[in-house]
Amino acid sequence: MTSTVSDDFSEAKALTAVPHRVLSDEVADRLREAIVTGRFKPGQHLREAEISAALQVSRSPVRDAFAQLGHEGLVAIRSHRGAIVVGLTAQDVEEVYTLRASLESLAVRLAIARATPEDLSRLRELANRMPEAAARLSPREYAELDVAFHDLVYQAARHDRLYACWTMLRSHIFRFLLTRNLVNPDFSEVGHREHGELVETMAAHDTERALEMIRAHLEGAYARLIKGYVEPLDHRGDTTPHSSGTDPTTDAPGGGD
Amino acid sequence: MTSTVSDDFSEAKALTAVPHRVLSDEVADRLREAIVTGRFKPGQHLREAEISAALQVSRSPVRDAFAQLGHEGLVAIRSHRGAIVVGLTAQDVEEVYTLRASLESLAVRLAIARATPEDLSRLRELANRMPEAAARLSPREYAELDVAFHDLVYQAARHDRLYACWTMLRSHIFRFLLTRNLVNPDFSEVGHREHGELVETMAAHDTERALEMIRAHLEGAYARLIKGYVEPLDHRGDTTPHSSGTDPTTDAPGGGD
DNA sequence: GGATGTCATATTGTCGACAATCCATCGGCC
DNA sequence: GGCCGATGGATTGTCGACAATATGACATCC
Repeated sequence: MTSTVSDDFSEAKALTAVPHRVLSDEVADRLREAIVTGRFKPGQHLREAEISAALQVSRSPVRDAFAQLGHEGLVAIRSHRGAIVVGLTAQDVEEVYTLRASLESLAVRLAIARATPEDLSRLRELANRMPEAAARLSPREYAELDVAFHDLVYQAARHDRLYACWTMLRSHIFRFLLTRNLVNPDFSEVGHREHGELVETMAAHDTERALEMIRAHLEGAYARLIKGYVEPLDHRGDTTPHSSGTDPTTDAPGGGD
Repeated sequence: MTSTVSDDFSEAKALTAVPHRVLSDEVADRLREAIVTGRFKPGQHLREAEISAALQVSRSPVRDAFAQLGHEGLVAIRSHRGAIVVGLTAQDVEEVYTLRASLESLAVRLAIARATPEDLSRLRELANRMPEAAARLSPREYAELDVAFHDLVYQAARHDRLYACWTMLRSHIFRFLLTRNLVNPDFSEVGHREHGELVETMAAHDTERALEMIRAHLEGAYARLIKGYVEPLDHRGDTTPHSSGTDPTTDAPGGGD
């Protein structure tokens, strides 16, 4: 049954499964990197043939990669019209952060109940490495540590569907952080201090306080993000076609009913 | 926002975009139908060649359909090992409902602020049609109306990413409702009454009360679901590989939240 | 001059074949 | 007899070619 594996490998529990990477995953990584770093600009049309020629692979993995990115919300896929890099409008930022506030509250609540000592020590380690990254003035590393910390909180919640929702937000958060840190690299902020405090509050099983902390943390991050935020690209207002029009099936994943 | 388009087509706003359906959408519909109605059992391995032969299409649209269903959480896709119909374990039900409670609270809050009169009237219509379906003793129609009502609440929230999260839950909810209604068709419940009351509370902009109502509504639905719930298939519990990793000593989520 | 119908082009959707990978079975070895 | 490595069959991942569709330009008509 299910317990047969865990019985025999109880001491190997710390091991994490090696991800089976296929070509489409690799392609998705390259594309994601190009989008979050801004090499692919919002509104840009990604052509399957172009990408497949540049990466020297067939169109199939490129197509699958587009589906993954569409799923993460980095590109909008419309039937017979391909993938378009989505924008960074103020509404997008607001959507991401309002949703994130809801999701991460649940994540913190669950993580307090379910996090293992290993989870907590890894969270502490990530929180401790942020000041180093700040000292090195590395916006990239700083953003990666920030996202990795929150990712671990979601993982500690042991809730696969919640984690899947977070996956749809994570790339956006990373893009926001990277964009902001590159434009205005203010590393002297309180972000990483709040991380450390949050871990200890979670470790102390103080749910009420932890929820208030994560709420304040995200609100602060949101405020820092929109402060002095200029639309990176507003000369074409149709970059977010789903904003005004009643078009609930932008990427048409559900389709149903 | 982007009101440029709506200026010229103000009278055409009532029109809804025609969905561009391709083969993979059709295939996904057939497969989804087979899964939610139980014709495809949990744990069953869906082979691309088999499906493509049965539906007389190529493997490509079947493959895309698998990706869609995997995205919705109806099947688990593992690299080089194909798609497996996911289970209906008690933990799955708990995951869906804890996440749903978070998402739908946000949806109701936003919908109160953003719902148009047309949204509200459509919600009223759906709520009113549920007693008719109950009178007809149609479990299928009853479940469809239930899901359609909540779907409209999410649409009224005007939050694309929130709606995308709901998409990952919707098929599960429908499957739960259908399974339960077919096994125990208790139509004399309070579900549809609560729908009507929720609409009016939302129309009155009473956010606090509406949030409490949706919380109670979902909690009641969850309780009705797990009451007398028998695991339809628990001889292979490895359908959720992430779950059994830790001890289930503290599987109660936030306690009495 | 503006709107409408037609057509060419570019791009995506679908197909069948080949290659890579996984799983089960079998055989050899200690 | 049980454990380990090799082999075969089945299944998915990738590829290149063809078909279907949306888009934009052009010509035509009012």
